Amino acid sequence: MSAIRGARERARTEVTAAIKEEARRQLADRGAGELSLRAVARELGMVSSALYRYFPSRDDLLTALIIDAYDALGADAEAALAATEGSDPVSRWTAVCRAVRAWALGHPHEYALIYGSPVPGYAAPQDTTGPAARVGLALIAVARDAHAAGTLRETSEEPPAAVLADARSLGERLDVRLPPPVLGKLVAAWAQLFGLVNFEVFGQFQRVVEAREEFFTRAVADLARGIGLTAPGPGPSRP
Amino acid sequence: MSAIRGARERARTEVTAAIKEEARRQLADRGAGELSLRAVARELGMVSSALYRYFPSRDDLLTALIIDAYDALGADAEAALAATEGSDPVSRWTAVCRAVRAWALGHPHEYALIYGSPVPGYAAPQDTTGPAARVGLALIAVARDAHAAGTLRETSEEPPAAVLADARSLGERLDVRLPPPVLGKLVAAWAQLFGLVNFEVFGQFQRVVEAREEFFTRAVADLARGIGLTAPGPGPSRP
DNA sequence: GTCTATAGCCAGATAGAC
DNA sequence: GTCTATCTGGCTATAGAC
Repeated sequence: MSAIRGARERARTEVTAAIKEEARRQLADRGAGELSLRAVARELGMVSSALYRYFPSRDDLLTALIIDAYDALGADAEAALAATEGSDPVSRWTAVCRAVRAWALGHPHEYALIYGSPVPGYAAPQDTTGPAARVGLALIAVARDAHAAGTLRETSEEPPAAVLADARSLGERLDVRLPPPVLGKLVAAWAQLFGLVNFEVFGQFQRVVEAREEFFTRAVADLARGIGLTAPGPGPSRP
Repeated sequence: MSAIRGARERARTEVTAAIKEEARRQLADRGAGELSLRAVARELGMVSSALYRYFPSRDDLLTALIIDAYDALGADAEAALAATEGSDPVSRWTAVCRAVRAWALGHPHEYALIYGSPVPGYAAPQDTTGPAARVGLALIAVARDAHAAGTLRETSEEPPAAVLADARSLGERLDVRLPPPVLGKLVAAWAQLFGLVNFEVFGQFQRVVEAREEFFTRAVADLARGIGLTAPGPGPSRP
């Protein structure tokens, strides 16, 4: 009997995966707002009502796709972080950023789902916040490790008090021991990273930037230096 | 007869404006992908087929909205530029950026239309590129004026050759005389600015950044300094 | 879990009268 | 320019048989 249940559960997860896969495929053609259960069912050779056994509504399917996207992106970012353990902070930062960019370019529609315009009429449930934080946490980890290793240059200028307070509270909430001014800069760099990725994925760089990989790598390395991460190599950044 | 034609044309532009206005209102509820001519007509007390006298298709209406949005945002950015003529470059840069942010926060759905995910199945026609460039040109103007006034600090590090080539070609195309390394940094800062605005408008800063205005102002001032713009005031940024 | 059938909607676009 | 009417398609979601 447990063997039967095992088989049933296996079948269920397989169909669930197939539905999500087809739905992801359709994101490309239609966009998140027009994601249609019927169309997914049609393509899968099922009838639309059968899908409701797997996802109680269209929004639930959308939520599953969003969580999957955040998790896939987060996993790649974390892999880049782990793969560069021991390297200098700027290289690690750049590696994480490049992983984000690579995933975004490889999955533009899923990327749009999580970092593009919010889907109208769809409110993200609480379940998405955990996966959504993974990239940010990977970036923070770079700075945290650098701080622990003493390769983090402290910034001379203090941010405004309100910004400092936000950074302090964020640091406490995440239990990360970093100077609040650094954490503040990190949050800004996090948003700016996605500005670069957005513009490339969404086509704003057309006829403006052609050497996109080099451009991006350079830009995020500058971001890293702005935070206070330091790189060894041919001469310090401030002679 | 010319009076009649004048009246007719006036009526036509008035109806056209009413259609666009209602369409903008609906962007908020439905999103760009779901913008519906029928719904617009219904709300205006017209019948759907009547709209086709004003916009030959749904996509044409969308194009008009996109151009209007780029123009409205661009006009605000240019106004900020003009209002700060003579001020120091960092203040001017910050003013233009703040104008962008203010417009985006005031018109989130129109903002999403132009800087969010591309509308699926919609290809932006060539007409949008001119208006789309206005914000970027305003930012460039800040640096150009600073360069002319000698308040632009040249960067010490050269970008990679390919990035330099892009910057050079962009500078020629826009006929702007700025050191290519600066222009390269400017393009990156342009994208990064919209990363900050995106995260705020699209809700990514929820539970992360509360003092948003101070945070933003600080971040874009840092961007300006990264480009080489200098501000007078209490101590230089590099003592 | 899957099926048929159905309810109750919505859309873009066109034809032709007035 | 606006109307009615129509074509041709789409959709979410549920009920109830098997």
